[in-house]
Amino acid sequence: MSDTRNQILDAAEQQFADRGFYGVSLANIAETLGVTKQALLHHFGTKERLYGSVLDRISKEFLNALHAQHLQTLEPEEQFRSFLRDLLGRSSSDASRDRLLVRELLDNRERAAEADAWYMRDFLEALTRVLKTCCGWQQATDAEAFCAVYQLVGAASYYAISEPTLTGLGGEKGYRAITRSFAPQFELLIEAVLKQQAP
Amino acid sequence: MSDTRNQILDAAEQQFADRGFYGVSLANIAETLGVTKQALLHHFGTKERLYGSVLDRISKEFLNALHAQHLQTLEPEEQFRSFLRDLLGRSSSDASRDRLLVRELLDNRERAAEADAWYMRDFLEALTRVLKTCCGWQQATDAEAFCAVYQLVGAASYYAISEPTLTGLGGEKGYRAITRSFAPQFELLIEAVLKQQAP
DNA sequence: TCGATACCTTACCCGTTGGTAAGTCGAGAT
DNA sequence: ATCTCGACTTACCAACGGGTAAGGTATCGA
Repeated sequence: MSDTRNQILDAAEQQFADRGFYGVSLANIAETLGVTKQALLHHFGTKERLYGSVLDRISKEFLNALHAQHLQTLEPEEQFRSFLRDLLGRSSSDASRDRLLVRELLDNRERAAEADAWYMRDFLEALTRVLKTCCGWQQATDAEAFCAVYQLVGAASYYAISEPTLTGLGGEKGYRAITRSFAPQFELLIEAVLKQQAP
Repeated sequence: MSDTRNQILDAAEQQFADRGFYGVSLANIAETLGVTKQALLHHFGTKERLYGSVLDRISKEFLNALHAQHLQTLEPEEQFRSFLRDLLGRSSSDASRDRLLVRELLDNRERAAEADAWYMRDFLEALTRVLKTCCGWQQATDAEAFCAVYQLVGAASYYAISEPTLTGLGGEKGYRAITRSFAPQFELLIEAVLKQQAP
């Protein structure tokens, strides 16, 4: 992987997360990198493909995180727990990825015709497979397990993208209050799913 | 309220929900109405103000729904329950409002500097006040109650905007599976909040 | 040394963008 | 009958959008 290529993806990811696909121009991204927009077009061909590459990279990073060495040695339950804990941690410290993810969720229904499949599919299905090897979930249908996974990942994302609004509405004090209450609540949600109480 | 004015707001709301602020052009909205874009500019001055007017109208509709006659006669607990149930019902049947709401949540951090306050503030605070009159919540801080309200409303929104993706990923069967499981789960969430188990 | 290839630039194109200026047109009031 | 005002329209604009064409330059294998 080229160095500039990754730098372009970094800048693009940040800006797409902040302003959405239509809110960002190629010239805008290029400017922050000190290159011309044709450098981007050289690497990615079109704006759509650049956007797709950003999503691809994120998808792969999610999959890599799930297949990370330190998780593979664990029991499925603990693997599931540990991964989602990490996920929430990453979302809290840097919400830009979640903003992009949710934007894509919104835009997907327009772009769905063009794209063959949703870019998060592989990751979500992999996590679903982990859940289905957990005790108490072997009998569940794929759809049930998928729903549970989707809702957990969604809860973390929604929490992450709410930070600026909650800070703006409740002040820092209000935001800290929700932060304190959300992490343990998320743990409860995970446990509820693992104990098959939720679906 | 003029008739065309409301028609413009209708079309704008739909399109902003579908493609976001930057994804929609004034000419685009005008075309669907069979007028020129200058008609929109005549009524609203700028694109930003048109967008703001759309949000204002939604905010007022939320407040009206909360202050509806049939809710006022109920006990606070049942009022809270009943309103959120209705909210989920409206979100399920027409998700466009929720898409706009979530988009605004994402864009808000950029627009926050310009807008004096978030457009959903009044509504969320009104609902928070209802919760605070419920048994078991009188002692809670404003922030705690607000967080609980925010998470409930957020859960309904996130569910609503997920429909196309879930249908795309799991097929109609998968989507129906989550639909069946979500409504009762949402009820449990409401009850958990009312019983002060959650925060 | 030569050619090819990857990487990037300058120059240019044209449709679209939000917005302005200046009218048109009909209804109501005086 | 005229004046006014709100609700539009046509005509226009400068800036910006993504994208193309063509050229320069460094690297590298033959």
